[in-house]
Amino acid sequence: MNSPYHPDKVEQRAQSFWRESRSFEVTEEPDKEKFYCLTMFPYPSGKLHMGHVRVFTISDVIARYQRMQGKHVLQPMGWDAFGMPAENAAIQRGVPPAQWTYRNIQDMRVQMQRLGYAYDWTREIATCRPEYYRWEQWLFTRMFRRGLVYRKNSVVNWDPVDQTVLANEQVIEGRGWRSNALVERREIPQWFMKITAYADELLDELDRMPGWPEPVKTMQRNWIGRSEGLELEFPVEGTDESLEVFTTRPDTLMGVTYMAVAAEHPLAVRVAKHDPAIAAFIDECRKSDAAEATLQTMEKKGMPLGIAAIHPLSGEKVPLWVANFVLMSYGTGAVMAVPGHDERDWEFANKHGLPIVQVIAPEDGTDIDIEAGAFVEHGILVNSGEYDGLNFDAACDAIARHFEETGRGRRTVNYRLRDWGISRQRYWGAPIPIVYCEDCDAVPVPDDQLPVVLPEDVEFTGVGSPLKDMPEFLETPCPGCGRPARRETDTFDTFVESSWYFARYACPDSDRAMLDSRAAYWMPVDQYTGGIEHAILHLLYSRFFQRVMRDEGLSETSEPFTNLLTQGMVLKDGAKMSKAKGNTVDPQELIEKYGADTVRLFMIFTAPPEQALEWSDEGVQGSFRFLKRFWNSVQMHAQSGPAAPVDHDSLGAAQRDLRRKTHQTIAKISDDIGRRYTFNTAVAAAMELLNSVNRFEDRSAAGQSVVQEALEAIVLTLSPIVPHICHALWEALGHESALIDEPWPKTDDRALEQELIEIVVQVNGKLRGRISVAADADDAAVREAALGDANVQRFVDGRAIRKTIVVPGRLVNVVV
RNA sequence: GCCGGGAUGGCGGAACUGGUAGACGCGCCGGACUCAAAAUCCGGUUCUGGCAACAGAGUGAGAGUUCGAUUCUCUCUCCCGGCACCA
Repeated sequence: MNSPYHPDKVEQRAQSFWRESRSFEVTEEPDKEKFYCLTMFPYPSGKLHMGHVRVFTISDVIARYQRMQGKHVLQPMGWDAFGMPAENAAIQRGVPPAQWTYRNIQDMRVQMQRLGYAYDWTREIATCRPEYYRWEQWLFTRMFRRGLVYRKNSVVNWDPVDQTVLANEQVIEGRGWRSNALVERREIPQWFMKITAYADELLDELDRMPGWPEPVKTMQRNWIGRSEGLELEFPVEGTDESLEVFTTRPDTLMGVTYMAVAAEHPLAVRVAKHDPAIAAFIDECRKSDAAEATLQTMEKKGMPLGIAAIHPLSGEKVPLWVANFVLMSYGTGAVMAVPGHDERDWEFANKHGLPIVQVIAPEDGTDIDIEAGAFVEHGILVNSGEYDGLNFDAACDAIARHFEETGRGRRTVNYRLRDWGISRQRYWGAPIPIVYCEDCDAVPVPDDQLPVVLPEDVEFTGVGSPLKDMPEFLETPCPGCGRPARRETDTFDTFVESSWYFARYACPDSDRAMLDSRAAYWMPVDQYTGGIEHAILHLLYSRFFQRVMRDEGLSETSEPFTNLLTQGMVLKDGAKMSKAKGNTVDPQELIEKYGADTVRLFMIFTAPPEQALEWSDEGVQGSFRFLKRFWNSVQMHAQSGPAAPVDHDSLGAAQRDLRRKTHQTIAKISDDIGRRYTFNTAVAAAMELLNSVNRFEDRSAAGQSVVQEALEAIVLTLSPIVPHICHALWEALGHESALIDEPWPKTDDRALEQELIEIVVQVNGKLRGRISVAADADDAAVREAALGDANVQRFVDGRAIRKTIVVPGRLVNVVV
């Protein structure tokens, strides 16, 4: 009697089995080869979305595959639980952020469990719990001692109406999202972590990370942006001050015709005091948000400051401008402008009638018209006095030597990478463990007073941090001198929590240390999977934190993630699925209708993991149909009772063909999952094999044996992707032991042997025929067979054969 | 603006190392089953011409390298991601 496919029953049974046998709970076993498989943990937004389902499924496939390879697999799950959405929910619905967050975690955990992921739930982490953030507060105080954190002024988006700091996301076309007021840039004191101290190491190590995708490494290299150049001083006319600038093109120095400083630069601020026009311009420059994309796409504006710098080589006066495209936070807040050889400088000079001078000529001696556009390539120096005739390297060297000798400049290395500002003027985050004392200044909270616990029972209005109105939080004796002092009310950037959680999964219950010896067993993460949108920030911060933990003696690992898989977005109608865009599809409905396996299969089959996946409702039904067909085929086969093991030597031709297909499929799926990470083609191969089985009508005992072998291969190889149905079908195929502990199937070389192969014949690169030849035929025999083909002869037709290319086992190309 | 990625039938995708373009699936068309429909099963399906055999065209656009290019090089267009306070 065939039972129809009921996914909910099948899935509940499999999940109860895994739960009762604690299949996915692991402890350290030093004699076993470990495999740490990790997914970027989710923000508990309320419900799972398709992006979650995709990344979790991809990771689960890898975890289950590695388990079948005999590895001791850890796959944990947790919650990146601090962040803005909880505050927004609090404002909109009056629920305290903590309550909202914990409820979301509960809901999402239930949804995840319904999807059957192989997680060790005993290691679950939520970053908003004091037991967790206690240790990042602790690490922060260590970094404070080592000089790796410091305080300085830096720019935020200021909403002048709501009197609050806005995230870049909360600025819509230059206006506050709620007040609609024009956003201003404002400088406030904030805490920074010295990621630049690790810039060289973070950069150099990228060359030794073969398990990371090349594009991600390139993006990180460019983000760090190491550049060698010259730092030099331009004296300011009529003062004893000088303006420091950095350039990667010292060879163009004689082409400097003006200089520009940022609106926040002290020199500009000073001029503004007695020049209302400049003051107005600076005010104007501040009316913008702080995002780099905004600043770089803004119309380039500037005003002359009416003072000049002295060119350090020529002694000539160079006018000083204040400009909106120079950033105070990057470099020295001042730049030298060479309009002849820099496109941005050229456009600005052209617009404001500033002189454009050619000082570099093309090496091949061609003439260029510097008035028509900047010449930005390297070349030979001209109009540069004693440096004329030198090439790029020689000129840079000679000019650098001149500055080093005069002491007015030095060769230096500059980074695009800036230190990490970790202060947030928000409530729902981990408190920065600092106490401000009038006498002792900023004092880190001592170990025995950690954690600084964030009060969870608050009324959150959205106007400022509620911590500022809580004397019981604010007021505390100074840890240094004991006199009354006040706590820092800013909280950590939520990227801080996500920069070390991967190590904490190894020892989530450790209350004596941030990490213990268990971390040494599990770290580094063998396979990390997450969105490509995290290619720079999260991954770079994590690499930085891992090194800080290493240097603190907590770990011997430098690189946290050995292999990285960046999965593409889930798109609908060409746009990323997101709540903000309102184009989400709820996974829950689909799971209820078709089951977890169908949703998992669809996610895996529809696109390769790294590519964007375009959502389609119809595709889900196709996945469901396949599972039904799979189910029915196994049930039908199992009806006729147990099949004997295959006896290869006694098989007929058709039986051998199916058996060959089985073993080709095992080989292909092993390669697709284990090496190529193209899980979609693995599914396609399994579908092909099932199609072959369904067309195979041989009911003899030997036929049944071959079918049994084929169906077992499909069950085993698809089990990482659709584990529930495979759990049930393995039983149906007559096995008493559970599928979850089965090893990955092996190919039988004898089954793969083939006597005749098909060769494609081309004439002048165009397909003209197919021939069947012996698998071991030599080139001459293949060539002869190719020329004997009737259609090939028609196209050769007596013309002279210029050459014949034979690609063994593939094709013959006859060139006439 | 800068950095990274992408573009292949009506649709999602496949073609792994330069060697049969379109595997597998969706959709559509035709057929079987059915009183009928759904479900299921079988067959067809890049476009153009042809009853067919077959021929011509074809992988965002344009050029180049090669016996041979979806694959390599150059130029361009459009789309996606990131740009340091969304996570």
